Amino acid sequence: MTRQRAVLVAKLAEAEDHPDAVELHRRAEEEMPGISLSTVYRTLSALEGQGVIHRHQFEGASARFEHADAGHHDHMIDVDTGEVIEFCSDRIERLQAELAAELGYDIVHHRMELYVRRKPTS
Amino acid sequence: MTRQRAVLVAKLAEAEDHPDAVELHRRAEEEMPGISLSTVYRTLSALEGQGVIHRHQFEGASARFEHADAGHHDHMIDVDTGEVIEFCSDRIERLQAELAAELGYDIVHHRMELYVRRKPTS
DNA sequence: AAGTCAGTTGCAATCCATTTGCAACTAAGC
DNA sequence: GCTTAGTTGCAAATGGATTGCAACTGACTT
Repeated sequence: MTRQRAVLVAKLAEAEDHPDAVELHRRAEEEMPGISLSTVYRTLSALEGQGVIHRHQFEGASARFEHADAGHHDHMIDVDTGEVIEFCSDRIERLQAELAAELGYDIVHHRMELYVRRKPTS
Repeated sequence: MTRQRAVLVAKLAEAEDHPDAVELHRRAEEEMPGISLSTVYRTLSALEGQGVIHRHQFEGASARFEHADAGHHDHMIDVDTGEVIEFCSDRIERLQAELAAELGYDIVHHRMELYVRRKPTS
C-alpha cells in the first residue's frame, strides 16, 4: 500500500539470501532514505501474518526473513559462514508425519535445521 | 560445588518436563529461598557449557532446559498445551546425514521440532 | 480538485529474556 | 583458622523486538 511497504516486499523478493531486519533496513534505505527500523519490523510482522514471507529464528541469531513464493523447504546453516542452504526431503516429511500419527498427533508445522560444516576437501 | 548449583542440578534431574529458567527458579526456591534468578541463568549456562544439560529454544517461548542424561532425541510440542514429547528416529537422522553429504557438508548438530495437535478422537 | 478517514509512519519509550559489573560471600584446600 | 579462586545477589545494562502517540498519506468520495 505505502511506498515503504512496496520497497520492503521488493527487497525481499529480489533477495537471494535470508536477511535479518537490520540488513533489510539497510537495503531499504538505499531506495528510501529515512525509513525507520520500526516500520521494517512492523511491516515484516504484517507480511508474515498474511503469509507473504516466512520468519526463521536460527540458533543464536536474530530473526531472518525470506519471501514465501518458493515452496516449502528446510534449511541447512553453515556454522562457519552463516550461509543458509535450502533443501527439501519428502521422505523425511513422510516419516515425521508417521511418527506424529503413531503418537496420536497431527503436525501443524515443523522446523528442521541442520547446522553443518563444509566437508574437508580431499 | 555450591548449594545453589546442587539444588539446580537436582531439580533438573528430577524434572519430568522441560522447565524454563523462571520455573526452575521457582522450584529451586522451595529448597533454597532467596536464590537469585541471575544465579539460575548463570548456572544453567555453565551446566550447558559442560554438557550436563541441554537448552531448547522453542518457537515463541523462553528457553527451556533438560538434563542431558537421556540419549539424543528430538521434540514434538503440543501447540495447544505446550507439552513437550520426546522422540527419536534413526531413519530420519540417516536421511539428514545423507542429504548433507550430498551437498558436501557434515552435520555438526541439528534441530528438529514438530509442532503438533492431538488427533481428534473418533 | 478538495475533503475524509482508516491505516501507516517515525520517533522515543518500553518490553522482556537474558547477561553482566561489582562488592560481598563461601567452599575447599592449606 | 586463613587464603583465595570461584560464586552469589543485587541492580544496572543489553539487545532484539514491540508499542503509544501524534503527524502523515494514500485511496476513495463527492
